[in-house]
Amino acid sequence: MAHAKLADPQCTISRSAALLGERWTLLLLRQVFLGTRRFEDFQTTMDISRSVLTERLAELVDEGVLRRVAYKDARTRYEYRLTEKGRALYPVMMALRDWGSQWMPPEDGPSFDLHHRDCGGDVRAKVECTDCGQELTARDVRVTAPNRD
Amino acid sequence: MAHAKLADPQCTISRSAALLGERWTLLLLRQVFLGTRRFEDFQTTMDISRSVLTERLAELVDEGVLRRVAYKDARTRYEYRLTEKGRALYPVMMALRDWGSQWMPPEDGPSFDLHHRDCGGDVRAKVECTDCGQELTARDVRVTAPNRD
DNA sequence: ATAGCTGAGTCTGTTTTTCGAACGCAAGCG
DNA sequence: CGCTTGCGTTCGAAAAACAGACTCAGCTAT
Repeated sequence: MAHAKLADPQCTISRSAALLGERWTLLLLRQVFLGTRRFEDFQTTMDISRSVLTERLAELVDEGVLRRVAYKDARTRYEYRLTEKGRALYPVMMALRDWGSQWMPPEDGPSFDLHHRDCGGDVRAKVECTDCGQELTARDVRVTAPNRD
Repeated sequence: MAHAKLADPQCTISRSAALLGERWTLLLLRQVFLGTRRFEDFQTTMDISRSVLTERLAELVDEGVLRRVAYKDARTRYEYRLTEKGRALYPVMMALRDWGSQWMPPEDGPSFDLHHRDCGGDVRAKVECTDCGQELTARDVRVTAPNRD
């Protein structure tokens, strides 16, 4: 990676943020979660330069977030799909979406809706306590030195 | 903003991702959530160049994520604090942390722990259905054209 | 009173990234 | 055989990030 110093190698948020906080990466992931898989489609829908797209896709494959899978359309080509690690980013994307729709809503309403397949309900990201189940804000949480057992 | 094309102005994820996906912005926010508030402290703990730090802070103030508050230490200076909009990013940060600690764990363990102040339990970000309360993954969710009522 | 310190920036010249647009290439198609 | 398609690579130009010196105003120790 170019800017080695970007991430405090000890901090989890920092390391993730350094990967996802590169220009285009979050946008790229949004597209993947919406179903885009092919180079050409990323390039045209996001209007990203081809060289940077190549680079970002390679980084994400490298990090194990995407994998390059062969498909056949006339001849064999490759497309990009989420790995399990990639799919695990779903809460991040949903949290981002919730925040955006509440705090920076687009003038003409959202460009798509999300619903629970089974019951049709709305989808929401939240932070909760695994013990008592209460929903938490930053103020309910204490930061401590790590407990090294 | 320099690269106007970065964000599809209709898509909520896209708009949020364009703001948070700028280099340093996520890292900066991590610091803020950990309690950093002053220019000098951001600069030394993150090792970011002063000019870019100035720019990013201004952007975040501009977007209403941070606010610039006077404080007195010998003479009047300013520090940066989260607004309500900024605090609302907590689920994003927690989702990021959860993902990072599961999928890109630092070799020597996390650099801090988080616990629910009241009961001491662990903190976790999740996606759920507001109707039935079920925890959801990408596969449980359907993307549809927006319902314009 | 004066020289030095501090915190929050600004300025400048250099290095990295990103950009747009053209080019490469290998199959399949008409 | 030349055209199209999909996935890249290459290249010079433009934008962003970089390190580090400089500014500025008021406080503080001499």
